[in-house]
Amino acid sequence: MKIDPNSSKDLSAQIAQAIKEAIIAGQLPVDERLPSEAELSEQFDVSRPTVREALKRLAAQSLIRTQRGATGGAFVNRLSFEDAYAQQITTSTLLLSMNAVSFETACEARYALERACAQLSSQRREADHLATMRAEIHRQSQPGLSDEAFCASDVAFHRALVDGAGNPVLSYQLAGAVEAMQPSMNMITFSARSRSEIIALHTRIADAIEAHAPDKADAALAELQTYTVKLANDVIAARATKP
Amino acid sequence: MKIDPNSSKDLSAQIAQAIKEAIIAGQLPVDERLPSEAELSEQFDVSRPTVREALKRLAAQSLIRTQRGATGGAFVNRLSFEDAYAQQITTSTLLLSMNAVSFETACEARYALERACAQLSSQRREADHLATMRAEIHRQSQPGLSDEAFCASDVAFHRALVDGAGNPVLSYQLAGAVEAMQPSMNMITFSARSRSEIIALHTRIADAIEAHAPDKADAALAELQTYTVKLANDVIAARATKP
DNA sequence: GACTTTTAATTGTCATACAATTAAAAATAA
DNA sequence: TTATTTTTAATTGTATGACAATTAAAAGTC
Repeated sequence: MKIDPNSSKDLSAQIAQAIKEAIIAGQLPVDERLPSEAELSEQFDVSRPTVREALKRLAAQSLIRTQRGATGGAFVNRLSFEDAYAQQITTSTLLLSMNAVSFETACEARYALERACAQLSSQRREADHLATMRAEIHRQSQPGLSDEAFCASDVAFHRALVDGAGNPVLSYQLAGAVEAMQPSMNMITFSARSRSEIIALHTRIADAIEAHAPDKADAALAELQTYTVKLANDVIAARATKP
Repeated sequence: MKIDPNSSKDLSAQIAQAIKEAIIAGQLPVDERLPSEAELSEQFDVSRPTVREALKRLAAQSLIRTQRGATGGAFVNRLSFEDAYAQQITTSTLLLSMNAVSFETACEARYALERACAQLSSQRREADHLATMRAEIHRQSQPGLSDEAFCASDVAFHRALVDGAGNPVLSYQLAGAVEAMQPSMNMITFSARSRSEIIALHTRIADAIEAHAPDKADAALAELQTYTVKLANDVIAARATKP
């Protein structure tokens, strides 16, 4: 691992890049301890603060974890699905909010992915996924529920649907798409009328999944997508006329 | 924005978190300049190196960019789709390699997403996506092509298919799934026999997209998935018997 | 042998200094 | 005046050295 002191990039960025590549290439296996900060500064011929900046860059990406104390140090971190979810969610959230992605586009992506999952989910879903979906539907029909809680329950419902596919890679991919839309969804006020409509569709989806009927699940999801976009457009239209 | 000096977490992690939340909440708009490092260290009552470690954490996530000089500083970065791709790819790659995700699981996720895209792509595809797909098919049938180049062309083909859906959010999501599988795909040796089989399927896909026939595209993709998994299993079986 | 204390290694934080970069301001020349 | 050059000031990048906090192992003690 070498760095170029005359490069235009920061030394800490170069060092982080070098270590990152070593991790990706598998040269540094999971739980391997990196040399101490003092040793790294000697190896790369830079100061300790520079090394530390590099390590913090890696820590920010969950590539390493650090521990203090005698046997401490920086260790290659096993990237967990949980860590990956979190990163995926912030990245997707910022992507949507900073790039003027329309609600419709985000919604289309989300439901395209979700319909792909529903196929698998109707084959494989297990009792607990179905139970979660039913429980969330029940929660959604409680009268006093706030809009935020309704949205959160909505996310949980769709999460169970996706997890039912039994493919962690799909779950991870979709977590971003679903949760990144939360801010937009929270802007929608869900009237009693719209809630009952959504609950009806959720019930149809759960029924279809339970009956191992992918086509019915697909149709219900398509309707839900159309309905969600319509609700959002109504909100946008209402704001435009009376700001 | 406040931090807790008695928290178990590093000061730099807390500061990074606080700024990150402000960015996500939209309190710090794109291209806004953060206070200088000296000012931040006063505000948070920490030293400059600590502030710098926090800023490097944010830079590693493409949340800010820094500039030297008189009018320099740290600026809130507009997270581009390109930056997001890159993050998505490394995260997905590490997720697969570090968590013993089977080739089959990864492949299933990839094709589930890709088939979802193909639906949209067959409705919307424009001339240039189709042209790219045809060009890559042509490249793949060149005799002297190395396995790496064949794989790269394969990625380009699927990329065009996905981009044909005209939904940047989908393209971003899938970039990870497709490119993260590159390392696994590169382990497969593509015989002349398997290449021609793949090329035939690619041609069927391109034809279906051109003819606006989502069902045919879906069927061809399903076959391609089955065939890819079979190829991979053959490689694994061959390694097991003769290591 | 079990418990306590000491020690050494390591990361976390701080203070300070200087180098490198850059845009604006000031000075100079045409 | 205008164009060019020089100076200046602000800012990030890097280095050095020091000390605090943490932790496991080693040494000591009962």
